[in-house]
Amino acid sequence: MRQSKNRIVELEGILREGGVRVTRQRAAILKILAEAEDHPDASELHRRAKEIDATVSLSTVYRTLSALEQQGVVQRHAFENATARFETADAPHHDHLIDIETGAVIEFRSDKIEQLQAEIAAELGYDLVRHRLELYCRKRKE
Amino acid sequence: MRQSKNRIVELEGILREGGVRVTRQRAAILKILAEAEDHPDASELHRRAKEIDATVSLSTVYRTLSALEQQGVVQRHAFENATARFETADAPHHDHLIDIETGAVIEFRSDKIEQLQAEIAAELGYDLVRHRLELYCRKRKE
DNA sequence: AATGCAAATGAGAACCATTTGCAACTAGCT
DNA sequence: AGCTAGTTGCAAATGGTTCTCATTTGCATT
Ligand SMILES: [Mn+2]
Ligand SMILES: [Mn+2]
Ligand SMILES: [Zn+2]
Ligand SMILES: [Zn+2]
Repeated sequence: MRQSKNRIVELEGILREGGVRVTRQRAAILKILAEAEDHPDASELHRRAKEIDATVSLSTVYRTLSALEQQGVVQRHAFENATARFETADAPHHDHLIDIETGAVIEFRSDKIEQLQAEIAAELGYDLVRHRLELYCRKRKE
Repeated sequence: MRQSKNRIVELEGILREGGVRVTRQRAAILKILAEAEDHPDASELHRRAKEIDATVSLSTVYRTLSALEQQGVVQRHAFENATARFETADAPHHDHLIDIETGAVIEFRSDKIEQLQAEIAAELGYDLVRHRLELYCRKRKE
């Protein structure tokens, strides 16, 4: 996928601009993140990154994820009693539906809900900075 | 407050029916929970419960909270990077706005949002079982 | 190409909220 | 009062994540 390759180069640029060095390990982690279509946790990212560069340690995965999160390149999710999961922050904002039977994570977006949230915050005298919306569901029967 | 007293007796009844013994320690924790107007965490509940019964241990606070949660009497919240917070589940459903500067927790309810969530789940082929909606906000300036 | 140095790394220890094992206790029933 | 399964306090374990530190490495500069 040359799309993904460009994206990786772009991400590396963002890091360099932020004064963050692009090491072998970070390159591996970035590639894995850019290619991921799911919401892997740290140890799954570690497992995948090791296939590219066997020296990547779990510590570095965590450290890199934190760095990327601060750069705004990666987003961290803490779903109900589960380890933290990550995804690149390039897609437009969306929220998540979690299948409580399979653990599958489905993305969705509702402009109406987004707007309502801002309105509610405003009514209470607040500015909405960020929010967390997760739907825990069961697949409809029949 | 005799209201609160009745509520406590009621809660104890629910427990007994569920085959859960109402011990000295649990009575203390229940009373604290029933009186709480905020969203305390386990160690804060422990601190308060000890004023009623100094023998209450933190383990028992945790064990009791888990039991109460399973009985549906207590609700657990895991707000952004913070310890778990608890509240009795007697009030009608509501969601929370968290002041990211002070940590204050404000309750709100929007029937529109509640309905939209169910609709979104349905569109995706799911039944909404429960959800989590948290607004992280900053007090409006001026 | 060699140098210098701050940033980054791997390994393992530390952290810390929460859970658990166990021996001593006790609520609730006869 | 006595029985017994549920409950307790304590201490130790757990497990995801962060931190420490000696060593390595990226990269700007000669
Ligand atoms: Mn997503
Ligand atoms: Mn509440
Ligand atoms: Zn959203
Ligand atoms: Zn709600």
